[in-house]
Amino acid sequence: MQVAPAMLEHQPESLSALEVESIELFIGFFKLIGLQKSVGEIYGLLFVSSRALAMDEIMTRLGISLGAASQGLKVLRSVGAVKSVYMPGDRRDHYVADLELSKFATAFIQEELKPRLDRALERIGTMESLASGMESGDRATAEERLERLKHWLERGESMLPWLLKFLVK
Amino acid sequence: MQVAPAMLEHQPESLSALEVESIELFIGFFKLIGLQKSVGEIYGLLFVSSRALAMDEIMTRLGISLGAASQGLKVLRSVGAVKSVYMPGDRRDHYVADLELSKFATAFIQEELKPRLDRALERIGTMESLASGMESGDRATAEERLERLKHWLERGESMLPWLLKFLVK
DNA sequence: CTGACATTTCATTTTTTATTGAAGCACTTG
DNA sequence: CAAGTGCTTCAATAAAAAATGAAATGTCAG
Repeated sequence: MQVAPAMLEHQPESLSALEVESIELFIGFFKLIGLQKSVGEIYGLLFVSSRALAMDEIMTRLGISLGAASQGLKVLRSVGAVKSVYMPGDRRDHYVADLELSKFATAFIQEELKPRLDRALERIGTMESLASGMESGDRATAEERLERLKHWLERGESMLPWLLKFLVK
Repeated sequence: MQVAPAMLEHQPESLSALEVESIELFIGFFKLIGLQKSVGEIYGLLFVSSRALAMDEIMTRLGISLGAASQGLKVLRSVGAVKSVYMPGDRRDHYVADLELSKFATAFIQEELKPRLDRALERIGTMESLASGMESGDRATAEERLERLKHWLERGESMLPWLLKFLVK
């Protein structure tokens, strides 16, 4: 009895228990900072790999598509989570995980959190103008609340540099 | 020429510019901590409202469904972002925004971040066992990386109490 | 107890987001 | 320079998440 070829096509080697754990760990971790499943999968696989892997190996081991692998690696490169290493005699790029975990957190804070806080503070400016044209009862309520929100956001913003320093150190 | 009744059915009153800004602000903010759009909408509306609103008012003003309003308020109550106030002579519950903004951050840290870190540290334990049964080259690589990851996660975990204190104060 | 109203729940539908894979580009090599 | 290989892009598709609204449940007033 033969195994149907289709069953082997995309997963000729299955993943080890260690790899599965690593992948699941990073899927969860990355989802938290807004990165998709396939990105976590790729990093998880590379994290426990003792050698650099080419894109097509990543694709085949994980059973994901060419596009997902390419885009996932693009994202990982862009946040510095992965780097490519030169392999003599092989035209393919080979990737290794960058172990500086703090990079993800840093990228998240600088590219997600900070811009959002800035945008929110901008909006509060707009809202303060809008509130100033309201009738006195509603105006007082709005102004008090906006003031509060502003203080809190500014406090959050002031914490970011400290947080970054803590994470990077 | 008549305006089709269907067009008015769900938005008899439109939102003020202030309300729109507030709603957009909180949609963005809440999405960051994993809460859906309708939850942000409701909180945004309540945040700039000078009086308590009943669920059907929220529904109508925002043009969202009964189910979304009910579930959104449930989420907001569960994180303490909203509380209901008693309105004499009205059977409906009326809601006001809780202005203690730190509550959301606290809920997020304690209900999302902390459990995830704990789960990740558990997984590392599993992975360490798995690695110990590998051949020496791969084992050394895996063990070094796991150690690193563990340190980083423990460091993150150790920061949480400080972060909570900072946010709540 | 009954009817009316308020709210919750949840199967269905809609919307949003992620994935796929084929087309095309860029490089390399013979 | 032609054929092959590796990679990227993106329109189409699939999967996941959120919203809808009707039915079930709960609650109150008379």
